[in-house]
Amino acid sequence: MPKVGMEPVRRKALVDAALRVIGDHGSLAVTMSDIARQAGVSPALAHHYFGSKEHLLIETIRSLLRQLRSDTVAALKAAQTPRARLSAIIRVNFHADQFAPDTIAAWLAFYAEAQRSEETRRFLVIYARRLRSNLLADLKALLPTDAAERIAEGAAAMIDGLYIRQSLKSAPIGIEASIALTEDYLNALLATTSSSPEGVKAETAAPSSGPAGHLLPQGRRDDHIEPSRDQ
Amino acid sequence: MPKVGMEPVRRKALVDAALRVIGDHGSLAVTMSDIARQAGVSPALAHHYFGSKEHLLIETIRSLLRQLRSDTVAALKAAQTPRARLSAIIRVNFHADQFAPDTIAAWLAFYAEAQRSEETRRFLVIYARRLRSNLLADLKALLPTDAAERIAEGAAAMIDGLYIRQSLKSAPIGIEASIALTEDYLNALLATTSSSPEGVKAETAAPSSGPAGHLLPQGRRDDHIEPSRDQ
DNA sequence: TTTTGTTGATTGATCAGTCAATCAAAAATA
DNA sequence: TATTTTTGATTGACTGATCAATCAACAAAA
Repeated sequence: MPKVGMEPVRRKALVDAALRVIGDHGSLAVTMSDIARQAGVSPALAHHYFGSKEHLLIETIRSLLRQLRSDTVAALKAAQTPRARLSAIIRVNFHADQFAPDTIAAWLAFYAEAQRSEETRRFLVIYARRLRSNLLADLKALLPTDAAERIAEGAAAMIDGLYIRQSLKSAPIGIEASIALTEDYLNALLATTSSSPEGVKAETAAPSSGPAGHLLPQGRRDDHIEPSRDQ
Repeated sequence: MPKVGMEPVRRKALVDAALRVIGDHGSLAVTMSDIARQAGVSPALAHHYFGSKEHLLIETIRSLLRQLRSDTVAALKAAQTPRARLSAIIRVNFHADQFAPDTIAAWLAFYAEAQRSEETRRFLVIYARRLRSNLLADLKALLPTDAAERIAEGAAAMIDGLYIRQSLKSAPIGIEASIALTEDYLNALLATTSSSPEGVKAETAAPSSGPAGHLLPQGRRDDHIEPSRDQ
């Protein structure tokens, strides 16, 4: 069996195994032995190729992000109008692969890990920015910038929230319902916002401090997905 | 120093210490020694009172939930109209205590833990249901049931999403901005939904499968907060 | 003297990471 | 072509550290 050129094969097998084991176990507290066993190799080999458990985990989250990114690129290519692109972005994030229990569990585990690992956090920040930025780009074609920023933030939050709620399997919101909820949000805010450009009038009971635009961060480095940027 | 009646004091000190250490460390992978040290006692004492690490952790999440619940009860008591109650619910969830970095980190850690621990999951499901149910009760006073259900689900998701995004400290959305975003969502959907009771018309590019109402779970046990129910 | 609170010391298990050794393919040499 | 050498792939066995959990013992109140 020992042939030359095994390295890329093993690396991929180990990363895939890690994702699987993490998703299955629902936590990053899995052993190198578990991962190696799942990949059908010895624990020592995993260390040989990745140096440490942390490195293997980092590679695993990179692969998760890479997958999401390439799905997004593909989906955006197919859509023509800004509105259609918004729908495409939403749909990709709830695509079956992303919504698989294992994948959700893995994302969640990485979110938790981000509290400790600076590097993990960096990757998730890239994801969060990218999602917001992609939404923003198309919203700007439909709305004034400040409204677009607000709605991009809201839609991104709703997507993440539906995702995390799904992880509990408490509110069995399915893929289609999640998509529909997010679409409804967009539709409603596009409607009310374009009809009264000042933002939604807050005849609210609570002091809503008006449109939230001015509270949002500005001039943040744009991480828009028009191809070619880090993996 | 050894006096009688220490038990409740020590229990509270240990639970508080656990929350603190978990939030600080950003993970449940903290040692009993860490917790005990933070509480100023020996690790053996923590075992003495809680039997196991798992029990201590369960008590910790219970305390988190109890706190949120009592805040909610208080906030609801003050609000009069349904619309004001909705704002109160939103505000409580983004109350300063909840939004403290430590607390956010702790919640996130428990979400991850819920993938493995059935008991932890149960508690978080209670939280998720309660949030949705509280929103729903007041929305029903303003909208048809199916629309109310949809919007309750959406608002709950947005709250959770803003929360998790906050955990990354990437999109520095503050408390006020988070509240404003959620209020905007409610305002927009209340506006569009009451004007066209069929739900938001989906002249969407993507097949939004119409209003999501029928996809949402029905007849789920209501966990409404009108006082007296489990802790 | 019984009860309650408290701890130091210890145990047993689990793991990440290391290392020396093995094996087989490929490359170099005769 | 036959051989030796080098190199990459792979593992079993081991180490050192960490930790949850236990227990026997002691101290102060009742």
